[in-house]
Formats: sequence, C-alpha cells, structure tokens
Amino acid sequence: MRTAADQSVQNTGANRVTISDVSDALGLTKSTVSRALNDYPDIAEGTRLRVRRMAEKMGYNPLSFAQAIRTGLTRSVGLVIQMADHDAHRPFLAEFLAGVSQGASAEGWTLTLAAANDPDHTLETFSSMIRDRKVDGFIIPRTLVHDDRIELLRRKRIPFVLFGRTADPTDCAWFDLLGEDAMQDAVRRLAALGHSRIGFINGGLQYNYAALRRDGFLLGMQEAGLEADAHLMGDDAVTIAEGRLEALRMLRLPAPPTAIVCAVDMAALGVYRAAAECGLVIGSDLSTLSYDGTPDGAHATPPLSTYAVNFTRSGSTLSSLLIRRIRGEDPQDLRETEQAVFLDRGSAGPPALTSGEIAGRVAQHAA
Amino acid sequence: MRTAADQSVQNTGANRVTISDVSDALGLTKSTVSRALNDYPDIAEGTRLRVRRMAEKMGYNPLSFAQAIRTGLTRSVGLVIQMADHDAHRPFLAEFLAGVSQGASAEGWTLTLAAANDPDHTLETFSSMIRDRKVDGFIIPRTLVHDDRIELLRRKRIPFVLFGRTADPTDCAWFDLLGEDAMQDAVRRLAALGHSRIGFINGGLQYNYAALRRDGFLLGMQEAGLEADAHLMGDDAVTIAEGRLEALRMLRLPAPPTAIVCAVDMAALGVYRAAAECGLVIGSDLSTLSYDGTPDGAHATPPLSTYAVNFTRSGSTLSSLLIRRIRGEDPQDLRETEQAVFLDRGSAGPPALTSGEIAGRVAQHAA
DNA sequence: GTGAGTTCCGAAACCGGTTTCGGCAAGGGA
DNA sequence: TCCCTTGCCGAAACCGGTTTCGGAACTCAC
Repeated sequence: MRTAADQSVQNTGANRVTISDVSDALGLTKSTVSRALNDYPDIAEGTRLRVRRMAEKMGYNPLSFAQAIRTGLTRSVGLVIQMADHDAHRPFLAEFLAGVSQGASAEGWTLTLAAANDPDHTLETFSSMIRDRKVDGFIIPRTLVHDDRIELLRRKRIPFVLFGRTADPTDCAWFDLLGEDAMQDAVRRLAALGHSRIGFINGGLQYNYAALRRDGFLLGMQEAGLEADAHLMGDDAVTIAEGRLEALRMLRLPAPPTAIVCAVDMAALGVYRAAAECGLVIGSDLSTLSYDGTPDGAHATPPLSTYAVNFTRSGSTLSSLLIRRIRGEDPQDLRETEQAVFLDRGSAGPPALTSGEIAGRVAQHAA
Repeated sequence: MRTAADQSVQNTGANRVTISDVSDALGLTKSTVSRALNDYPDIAEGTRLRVRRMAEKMGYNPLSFAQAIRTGLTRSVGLVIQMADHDAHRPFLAEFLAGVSQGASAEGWTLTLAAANDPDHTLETFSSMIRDRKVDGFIIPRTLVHDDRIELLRRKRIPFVLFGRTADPTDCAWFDLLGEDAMQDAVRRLAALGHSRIGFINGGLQYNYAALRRDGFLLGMQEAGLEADAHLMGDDAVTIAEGRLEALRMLRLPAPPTAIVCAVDMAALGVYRAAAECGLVIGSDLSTLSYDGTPDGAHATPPLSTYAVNFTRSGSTLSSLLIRRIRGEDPQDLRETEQAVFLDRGSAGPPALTSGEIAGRVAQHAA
C-alpha cells in the first residue's frame, strides 16, 4: 500500500547527508562520530576535531527526531496561549512569540505552539503534548498566584519556566519584570511632582503580579510619607472599560485623587476616558502613570507615560532559561528579573488642580 | 558520559506503551500491528478490529518522531511570521494562531512557529526548517503578488498553502476572502445611500489583495453608473498615519469625496483623524466603509462599519487544507474562498453635505 | 487431485541516530 | 619483563516505529 509518504511531493529526502556518510568519509564508525559530536570524553581531541571539520564540510545536520527516538528529547519548547484571556496583552503577542522563537532557534531548537480556549482545555493540551512527546518543556505565560499549569507540570516532572512568579516557588525557574519597583517609582515621581492624593488601579488579582504591584505602590506611598487611602485603590481592571469605571468611581469621591497609578496600560487608557468625560485634562488636571508599554498608549493624547516591558527580550530569555532547565540546571539558578523602562511621555505633571477643585469639575460635568 | 537525556527530570518515559506491547498482548508481530493501524489492505478485517480495540484499550499512541524516522513526516505544520510587517494585522494574530493550532490538532498535528525579522531572514528560516525536517509543509500568510516564499517552496517541492492568492497559481492551494466582492458591495451600499463622489484608499500594492480590491471597487462604481475619479484613489495606506494623509489629500481637492472606501481598517481610522481635523463628522458629513474587522474599529466613534474576517476559522481551514495537501491531494482541489461579513456600525450614512460643502468646511478648518 | 491464485501474517531489514560494552594498544610502575 | 591502567575506538544492540519480502494456508477452477 502507498500512503502519505510517497504520494506527497516531499519524500524521505534523496541526498541528505547522514551520520554514516560522515563516518564513511573518515573511515570511522558512526558510533565514534556520534560520540565525537556529542563531546563524549572517550574520544581523542584530534579525532573530535577531524570529525567536526568533516561534518561541517559535508554539511551534516542530525535530524532531531532521529535523535529523539533514543534520547527522548525533541529540541522543542512548548507554549500554550489561552484565548479566553482578556486581550490586555495581545498587542505584545507577536513580539513575545518572536522572542521565544529567536531564543529557541539560537540553540537550534524550535517553538511548538498551541492555543486553548479555557483553563481546562489548557491542561488537556499540556497533557496531550506531554503524552505525545511533542516538546521537552514549557514556557508558562501570565502566571497566577495559584496556577494549575504549574501543579500539573510539577507533578508530571516536566521542565518549565514561568513568565512571572508564583506563590509556591518549588521547582520553579522564571523570568519576571519587577513591576513592584515600577509602581514604587511611579509614586516617587508623582510625589516629587507635588501630588499627595494618589490613587491606584490594580490588575487582575488572580495574577501573581497584582499583589506585588500593590505592595510596590504602598511601599512608594510609605516612602513618600503619604497616606494610602483605601477608597483610592481598586482592583481587577485590565480593560479600558474596567479602568474607566474604576477611575470614575474615584473621581466622584468627595476627595478625588490628583493622580492615578495603574498596574496596566489598558486601565490607564480607561482613566483617559473617565477624565475626558469629567472635563479633566490628562497630564495637568489629572496625572496618570502606568505599566506595560502598549503601542496604544503612545497614540493617546497626551501619550501615556508608562513603564515599558521588552517582550521580545523576555521571550528570548525565557527560551534560553527553559533550555538550560531541560539540560538539567537547578531551577534556583534559573531565576532572572529585570526592571521595566520608564517612558516619560507627558501623562503626569504637577497638579494643576487640587483634589477639591477636581471634585468640583467632576460635579459640574455630572450635571 | 551523561548528557541532557538523563540529567533532565524527564527521561525516556518509564511506562509508555509501545507498539511491541500491543503486539505482544495480541500474540501478533509489531509489523502486523503497524499495518493494521495504518490500514494496509493485506490485513484481515477481523485482525484490524482486534488490533484497534487492543490499542485503544491499552492507550497506545505512536510517537510521531518515531514514525518520522521512516516516513519522513513529522505531523507538523509550519508558520513563519514576519516581524517587519506593519502591524495592521497584529490584532488578529492570536485568533489566527488559535485557528491554525486547532485545525492542526484536530488531526493530531502540531504547529511549529518561527519568527523572522525581514524577507531574507524569512527565506533562511524556511530553508533551515526544511533542512532539519521540522515541518511537513507551510502556511504562507499575507501573500504578495510575486512572493519569494512561494518560489522557494515550489522549487524545493515542499507542500504549502496560501492565506491569500498570488499572481502565478501553479502548484498553489489557498484559502482567501473575497475582498473584491466586499469592496464592490461597499460601493453599492454607499451609492444606495446617495453618494456619488466616492474615494478609495487601497492597501500595500505589493500584497496580492490590493489589485483585487481595487478592481472590486471599480466594478462597484461601474455597476452603480458612477465615475471613478483617479484623484479620489490612493494606494499603500496600511496605517492610521498613512490613511490620514491620503484622506487629507482627497478632502483638500476642489471636489472632495463624500464617502471613502478603505481596503484596510487602519487606513479608515486614519480617515477618522483626517475628518476630525477638518471638522467633519464621520457617518454623516463624511462616510467611510472599510475591511478587516479590527477591534479598534469597534471602539471608534462612531464605530467603524467594516467587512470582518473570521481569522480563527481562516487559520483552521488553512491547517486542514495544508494537511490534505501534504497527504497528496491535488492543489487545484484545495482552493477555498469565503465572503467577509459586513458589520454595519454607523460609519456610513446618507451624505449630509455635498462635495462642495465639504470643500468649504475643509478650507475653513485649514485657516 | 492438482496447480494457480489469493489472503494474510511473520521475519527481518530499515530509518538515523545514541549508548553500552569489550578489547586493543600504549603507558607506567614494580 | 610483566601486569595493570588508561585512552581510544569498533562492534553491536537499541530506540519505536515502518516497509519489504516470502511463505503458509486456504480457495477455486479444471
């Protein structure tokens, strides 16, 4: 019977150079060539060099799936994106994927991508990719405080790397941005501009970053000698609509904030909307600083000042951490963090209005 | 020497059920089991059933890389995204990838993703993925009129499927949306609303869709008995900035358009900007219809009426077409098209102003 | 009853690598 | 000189499948 293999245009590849071709050309056996190329210690240095040069010259490249059959390793990093997620991070997806892909291919690895519709589907996808040995490990984006994906991989003893941190760091390698430092710095900047009533709109509390950024905000307030008013703090705003609502709520308080720090850019763009509706000018009447670095923020008026994340570099770092993890390095040695970069674009300035004046302006526009 | 394989937590997989386990359980040889599962004709129907049931019961799943070593097929579809592209299509990337991934996994295949920085890098990436047999075929997004990627794959005889069409259809399978029909329909709608001076802002001419959409626009004009004024036609606008410039150019003509059809949503959002600068209200003073269905359009005021593309379904269709192509089906039988869906959201209405009145308004705002 | 086909499965080679094991030769110590 | 290491490589098994080939058993026609 004839099946796919030979009906298809592509076949087993006529003139591919195999390890046997290399060993024949050198008068060695393929086992020697294999060990030479894989740096076994029982190969003489001269032989190793001869083999390397010949392999190079003949253009020999081992097939990863042929290696996999014995080693069990596919040389592939896995990534499962969840479609159910709000699209707060969608703008960065391309950059992030590019980074992951480049980090992988720098080591001769590939990126195997899957998409899932909901958390259950995500876990199923992980399981089937593991069962079929599609990948050697996973990158876990958008970590939660308590994350079932981590539980699963820990239990199955599959290597993984987090983009973010999590409550229980056991067996976890990660790369993360110090959002808490950014929030603290944001407060510091606003205080230096003369703000004293500063609000905070946090992101989704299920995400691990939320508690950290909140703590960073509070630390900044404390450092500046300012009181953190519970009424000026909100949670779970990751979209423009949610950010707008939370900002409106704060602005309608008897003593509204003169500045609002947002944990994510989308929420800050919601603050823009709320400000517009209340007749407040962002950057003078009301200041806001945010975090993410979305392209949308740059196009707003005024452009949004934000702490920007380099998603391309993040992705590539994660790939290389994961590969090192798969190669056996201790997770504790594979934990990197980085500072987000502040982009000062004008959405924060000295308070043009007092809290009371803002309250008046808001009341006026409510009528 | 101990290398990656056994230092890593994951190893060759203790209790995995192999084809030999199945054959032993049945008292058959593994060759018989293999042929039974692959529907060879020289296996008795009863045997085939016995084998299937036992394989099912024991939870046997062949390893794709073990099959690949003999068949040459990895059961993986390849996709290379170009980062250099303007980000007109970025918002859809997640949906598109989800579709491709789901279409692949429906057949037990996977998606191997790579990113490239420029056209040359793209071709190199294709070549190395082919050399290392990472994938069995490729999905080619955003096809150009003359596309080097297609040339390469045609030459190397690697199966591929286009998202879009191209000048030379030889060996090409594809899925595409009938943008030309959408443009024609847009003109029809505008004409029905009473517009007679209708402008057209096209996308990048290197893309295959551009000529098609232009022809669709012209056909619509002809059908409506309207004159297509060359001054009211522009090209290569795929960003907000480019759309704005082209719209401003048209609005400053002695006889400006009362409606503008755009080939891509981003250009239409540029029309919004231009209109705002000229004191024109979109949907009454100036109408616009567009194509893509970006989320951004839904948030504009008024929301942008546009012909929307279902990128998830597009991706999944492309995957299944590619798999059929790899299995040997004739490319000519693997060509599907679909209509974009019109979303009427209010950016087009009966002309509130004549062309002359618009010219007056524009001149007034220029001062 | 015999010869020619069919039907169906086993045996073994094969794919392209990796890994284990054994042994030869050189080197070193007594 | 002899023995014991040590260094280095070949031979062969192995990984988990697929594919080729041959032959036993059964069918059917004459």
